[in-house]
Amino acid sequence: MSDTKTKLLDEAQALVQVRGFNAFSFKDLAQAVGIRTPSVHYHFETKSELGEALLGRYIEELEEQLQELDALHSPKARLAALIQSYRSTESRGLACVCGSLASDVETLPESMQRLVERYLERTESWVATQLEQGKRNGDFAPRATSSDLAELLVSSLQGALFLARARGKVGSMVDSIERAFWIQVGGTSTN
Amino acid sequence: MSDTKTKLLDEAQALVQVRGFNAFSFKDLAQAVGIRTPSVHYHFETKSELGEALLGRYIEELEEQLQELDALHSPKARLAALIQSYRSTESRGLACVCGSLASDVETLPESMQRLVERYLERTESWVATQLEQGKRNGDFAPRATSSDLAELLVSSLQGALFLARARGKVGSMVDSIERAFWIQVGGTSTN
DNA sequence: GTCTATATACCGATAGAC
DNA sequence: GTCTATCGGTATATAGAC
Repeated sequence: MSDTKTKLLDEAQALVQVRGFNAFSFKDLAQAVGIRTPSVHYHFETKSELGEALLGRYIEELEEQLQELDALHSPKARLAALIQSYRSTESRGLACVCGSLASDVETLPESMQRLVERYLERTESWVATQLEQGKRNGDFAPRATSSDLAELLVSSLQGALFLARARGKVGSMVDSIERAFWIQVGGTSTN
Repeated sequence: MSDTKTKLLDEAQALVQVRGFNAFSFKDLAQAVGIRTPSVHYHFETKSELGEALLGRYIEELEEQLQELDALHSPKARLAALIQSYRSTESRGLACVCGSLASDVETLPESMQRLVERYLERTESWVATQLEQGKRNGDFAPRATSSDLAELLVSSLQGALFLARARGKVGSMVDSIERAFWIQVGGTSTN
């Protein structure tokens, strides 16, 4: 992939995470990269195509991240590392790409909707898997189902990322959620 | 307030809850109400003014709702009723107005940003108050702080509303969150 | 690959008739 | 209060020179 194309995806991603898909233009993007507006169309014919490429890469990165996390030694360590990545996003004042796109979902082309859904499903099912493993090996002693807990964690993390910005509380909301979550999970995880 | 003005606010609110503030136009709004685009400007000079009026009314409705909930007999009943209102929003395939606006917050006029923040603060502090009352009177036996739990509940409800639409799971996410939440709260609330 | 110039459509907003 | 007509600006996208 050409250098310019990569820079366009990087800048487009940042714009999505700050302003949302409908609130940035090819002009914004071109200025950020240092080229003229029509030159963007050489790399991505339409805005939909740009969005699809952006999501394709974002999902690839998720898969790579989950593969790295799977190498950690315990379900608790794996979940903690995932939460840490949301904390990092929060501290930079950004939303998750797919959280941001989820709020605009009705206005997105169907191809992008499918990718957003895939990302969210993948994340939540991975979380549920970790919870199940922790329950089986005795690390966790949750009273709620793994499915309910996974939904609670993912919803609250996604919600926290944009509520934090709207409330000027960037840097503390993921902390609150993580504290409450470990208590909820129970077992030795609480140590 | 004139009938047309009320209808404009109603339709604008629905559009915000489905598409977001930046993704609907005065043309969309005028068509929904059955007037021409420039006639909207007679009622609201600018789109910002429309947004402020919308939020003003939405906050008023929140205050009325919380006043009604405060009349219920227990913290648990009050929180359950609040959660029920989010379930109702979810079932209609809508996001919370302020959840939707929170995701576009960087693009909103500052006057609107302040109102969104006020709404979210008010909701969360009300939730925290209920949790504190329940803890004091023995209904709840939470292991997390009321502040952390309030943040978890509000973030997860707001997150769930738009994740539900993006994932085609409208009608079950608030249920999951509520089940996990009552367990987390502990005490007799779990009965 | 990037440019200038342009097409077409839509945006929020205004003027002025009725 | 609502209309038609229109302004200036911006959106995505295309054509064609370099």
